[in-house]
Parts: sequence; structure tokens; C-alpha cells
Amino acid sequence: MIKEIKNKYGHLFEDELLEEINQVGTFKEIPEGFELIKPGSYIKSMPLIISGAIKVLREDNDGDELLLYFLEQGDTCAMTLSCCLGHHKSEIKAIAETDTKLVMIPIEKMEEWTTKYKSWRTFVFSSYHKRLVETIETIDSIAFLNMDDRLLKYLKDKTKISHAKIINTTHQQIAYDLHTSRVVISRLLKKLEKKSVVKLNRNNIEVLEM
Amino acid sequence: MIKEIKNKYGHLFEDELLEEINQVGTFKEIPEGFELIKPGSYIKSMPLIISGAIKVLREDNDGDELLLYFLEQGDTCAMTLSCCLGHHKSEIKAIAETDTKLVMIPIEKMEEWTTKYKSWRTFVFSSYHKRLVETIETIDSIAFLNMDDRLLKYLKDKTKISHAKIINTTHQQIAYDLHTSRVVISRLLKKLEKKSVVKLNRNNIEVLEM
DNA sequence: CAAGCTTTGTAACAATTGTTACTGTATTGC
DNA sequence: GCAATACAGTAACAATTGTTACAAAGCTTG
Repeated sequence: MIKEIKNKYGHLFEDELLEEINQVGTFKEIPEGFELIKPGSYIKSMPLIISGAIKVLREDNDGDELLLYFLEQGDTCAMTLSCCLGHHKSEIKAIAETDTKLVMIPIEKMEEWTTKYKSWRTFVFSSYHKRLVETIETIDSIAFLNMDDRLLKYLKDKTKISHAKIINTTHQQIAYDLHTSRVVISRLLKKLEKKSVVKLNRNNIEVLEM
Repeated sequence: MIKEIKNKYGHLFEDELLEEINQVGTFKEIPEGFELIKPGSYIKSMPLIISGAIKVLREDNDGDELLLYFLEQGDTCAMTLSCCLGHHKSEIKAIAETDTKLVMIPIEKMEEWTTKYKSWRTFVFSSYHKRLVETIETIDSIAFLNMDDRLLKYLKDKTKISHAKIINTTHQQIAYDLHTSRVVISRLLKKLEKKSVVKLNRNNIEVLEM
């Protein structure tokens, strides 16, 4: 494990902290589609992402969903952080977007490391900042963009996250993520295909233009 | 100043920290409508709010606005926090919603106090958590509610923040905050008046039902 | 108090998004 | 291979929200 942690987090943390992470952390490999966090649940450890990607969603009482942002290598989940520290319930849902490798850190270490390591404090604060900024950018999309531009941004984000031009998903799944209906997505995707921005197939979308 | 700080923050901070805040902080009285933070500006100090309320808005490149949340006594601005720590530009705009009293803390103290005081760390983390949760609740409103319910929520929030049944504002101003047009707000307010939820006057709205 | 500005009311219409319904075509499981 | 299921295409229509235009009422200032 130590090699992968050093590789992804070596530039952020001092050796002593890396060693501690190696000792107390649990290495996990998560398959695509696995639900890491359920809304309303309590969280006992926080993830440091080594590789892959995690999709973070908001879910309301009626089961309506909305994609908030993706987490990648070097990221951690700010909601988990604050849930750990404040002992709050989870406000969100997290699902592995691709096969993902991560290290789980027990929450007891959080407070300890925050006192002990400046690099840890910087990491935690910068994670909060990134998440707050990304959440606000999500607000930008919903508030200021029409559905066609939101869809385009969604497709771009997906290709970026998976490092591939082809997105394996259904129109229904996109509709869930953007909180709209399947028919609307199909309609808009067809428009994009006519403009040669995408090529549509069953269960996948090829993004041609960026 | 010490008395007001002790009054509002005494239960959060230890005496030693309160004394430091008293020494390095600058007490300020801000009139309603004053613009505290402009988008794109750099920030050199962070506010601890003693009394009053501050409106935090997102503004996009076209000058389109959207209300994110209100800050009250006991709150601080998480965006300011992370801008201070990470030396980022402001992503938001902040305007005094009512006459407001606050204490400005120079950013140099931030890192120092984070190492020195557990209560300060807890405060900073809990501020981040609160703001993240409120930002996500704003997403809930935009994504899951129709404009009539968003308006109702807006009116409720305003009365709560100002501790008054009468909201002094124009339809145009509400339209800016909710990022819609004046005509839409007038139309929906009229509907609410017909349902005896509000009473409309020039430059003010009386909220009857909660 | 008259002119000019701000604020609100309202109608008519346009654009966007959501809904229902039905079709055809892949894929899966027996 | 065949029935069941999942996925996608499309039309027709409804609901919501946005836009334009204009009128009326209230406030401000000379």
C-alpha cells in the first residue's frame, strides 16, 4: 500500500504522516457502481482516493436525485470529513463511478492529525474549499444554464473523469443525475447528434467534439 | 468590545482566545446595504458576526445573481476562510442585509489559532460544515422546488433573519436574489396575496401566514 | 402641483421543460 | 428461438417560466 499512497499523496504529506496512514489506513478496492455512502447514515471513517472516481449525489425525501460533483485521486469527501468531526448524519449519497482504489482512515485519527501535522490541516482545509467551490459551480449550472448546456457540461465532466471519449450509460441514468426526465435527455441528445457533437449508441454515447 | 464578543462567542471559545480576539480584532459597524465582499477581490481578514445579518450571493460573468444563504451572529464566512488560507480570489459577493456589527480578524492569526486552540479548530470546521450544508440546501431549492415554493422559502428566510413580519424590498430585488424576472415575482406574489399568505404594499411585503 | 422616476399590475405571447403514450429495436433469460 | 425486459425515438400536449409591452399608482424634486 505504502507505494501507492506515496505516489499519490507524497507531495502533500510529510513522511511521518504517510507512515501513519500506512499503519492505520485500510486499503480498499471498490467496484464500479458500489454505494459507498447512503444518505442518513453515520460515517466512521474517511476515504483518501488513490485512483478511480466517485460520484457524489444529493437525494431528497422523495428519492429525487441530483449530481453534485465527482471526486478523483488526491480528493477526499468533505461531507464525510465534517460528518466525522461533527458527528452529523450524511447529507449525501456516494457511488463509485469507476473501479476505485482508496484508503479508509478511522475518524479518531482526524483530530489527532489536525493538531499534529500542518500538511494534514492544509489538506483538510483545501478539501473543504474545493468542495465548496464545486458545489457553488453546480449551483451555477442549475441556476444559470439551460438543460442543453447542463447536459453538455455533464458529458464533458464524464469524459474527463473516465479519461475516455465513450460514456457507458443510459439516457435514464443521465436524467437521474441532472434531475429531469428521460424523454428530455433523449430529445437533447438527438439535437447534439444532429450537430455532430455526439454519436449515440445503445448504452453508450461517444463524445466527438469538445 | 470584549463584552459583546464574550456575549456571542463566550460559549464557543476559551478565555485566552477571547482575549486574543479582543486584542487583534477590529470592531466594525456596517450599515444595511454595504457591500462587504466583491467577487474577484482578495480578502485580508475574516469577519466574526456579532449581530445583524449578511446576505451571500453568487454572481456569474454576465452579472446574473443568485442568493446563496444568510449569515447571522455566531457565523463566519467560510468562503473568506478558505480564501484566506488558500489565498484564492473571492467567488462570491456579500452585502449587509441589516445593520451589522462584526469583528475583523487578520488572516495571520488564522493559522496560528488553528494550531493553538482546539475550540478555534472546531469553530472553523463547523463553519465549513454549516456553509456546505446550506449551499446544498440552496441546491435543493433550485433543483427540486418550483418558483412559487422557492419564493415562499425566501420570504420565510427573510422574516427569520430580520426578526420581522414585514419585508422591506421590491419585487425586482427578490427577482435578482432568486434569479428570475420581476414579472414572475409580481405574478406569484399576487397569487400568495389571494391566498392570504402575504399582504402587498409599495416597497414592502407583510408575511401573514407561516 | 407638475414632471419625472420608481414600483407594481396585467395581458399576451414565446420558450423551455415536463408528461404521457406508443413505437421499434436490442438484449437477456429461459 | 422466443418471450420478457430494457432502452431509445418520437409526437402531442401540459405546465412552468421568461419576455415584451403598456398602464396605473405612488413617491420625489424642483
